Amino acid sequence: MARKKLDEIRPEQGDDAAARRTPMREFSRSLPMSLLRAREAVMRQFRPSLRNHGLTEQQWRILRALTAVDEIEVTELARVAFLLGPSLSRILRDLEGRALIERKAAENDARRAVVSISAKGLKLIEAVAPTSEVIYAAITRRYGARKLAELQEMLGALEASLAGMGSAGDAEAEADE
Amino acid sequence: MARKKLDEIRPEQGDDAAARRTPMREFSRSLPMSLLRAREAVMRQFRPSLRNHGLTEQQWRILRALTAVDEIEVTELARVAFLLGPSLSRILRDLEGRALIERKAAENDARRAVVSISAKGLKLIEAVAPTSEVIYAAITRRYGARKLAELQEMLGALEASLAGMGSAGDAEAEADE
DNA sequence: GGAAATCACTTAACATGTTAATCATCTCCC
DNA sequence: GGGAGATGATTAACATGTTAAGTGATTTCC
Repeated sequence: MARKKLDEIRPEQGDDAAARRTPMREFSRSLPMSLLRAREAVMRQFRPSLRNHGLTEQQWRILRALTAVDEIEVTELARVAFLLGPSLSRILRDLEGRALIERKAAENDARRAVVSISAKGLKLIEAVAPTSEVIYAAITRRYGARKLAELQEMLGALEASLAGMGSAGDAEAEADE
Repeated sequence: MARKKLDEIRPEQGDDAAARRTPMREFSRSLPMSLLRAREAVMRQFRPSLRNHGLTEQQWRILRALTAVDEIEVTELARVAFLLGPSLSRILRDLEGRALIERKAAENDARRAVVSISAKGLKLIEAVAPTSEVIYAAITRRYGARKLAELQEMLGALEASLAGMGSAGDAEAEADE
């Protein structure tokens, strides 16, 4: 049930004019590309503001996540901020160096680290948040609040649909299920 | 017209139990996070197969784009594969080293470079494509073809909505319009 | 027709994504 | 209570994202 054949992917090879007229139509419509472009269109709105405050997108995600809790373990923070462990480790080192967060060992388990936002970090968040809210409101107004809610629901459903789909690379996998 | 106040973002600070019970609900529902998670859920399906063939996601995007045209200039390739110039430069260097693509100077303009996929590159594509199509088909089946088309249309509309929204960082911008 | 501005591409520098390996703890179980 | 295995976090190594600077080649325009 292949969606299309390679012959369709590369039509009219050798015909320069025709190939130049329709560059990558099917490819541009793939789901990963659609998601990538949509996200980039959104983030392009936020990045300049964050940059003005010396924050990257991921650093902002972490600080933003920390404002919602009193303290949180690193693994749990990675989950809610949707970052991989190694990325989070590096960013936490940087944020700790800038005194935007604080870190301490967990009480009952020396392996676990507990992170919290500092007063300085909270102050920074409070400086950035108003602009972010204005941008978010502008996006909502342009796209439509109802449509935005519907989109987010469909995105969530997509995530849920794929939740139990175990990769199945090429010849490996399904060896332990 | 701020969507919410900081007080709402960080409710019940100091109440560990409550904070732990609802970790970052609002934050997880932000549009950028929804798009990021959805895309990751999709790509997680494809990455193992690509990896088995020694390709990263971006390398695959480039080769995939090249199969649709006879040859293409670097800037146009960056546009269709949705990569920034510097990333593309590095990847092309690597792909050329692996003899998966070929590069030559444009006829009328020595600044421009023209790229095309090699026979070896085409062979690789033909080896990967079947698995990718199977995965894509599985995603379509799980999520629903109609729903998938609707989602892509909404993503395109979001992109279009934000097309003419000129950043407006904090205090700069709108200086040259 | 030549200096200045522009353009296409590349390099540089730093931050993150991604997988594998390492390190220190902790748990389990004998 | 001690060793094998599991777990939480970090480090390593490589690839890409992101912005700025650099390098030739080309166009503009006086």
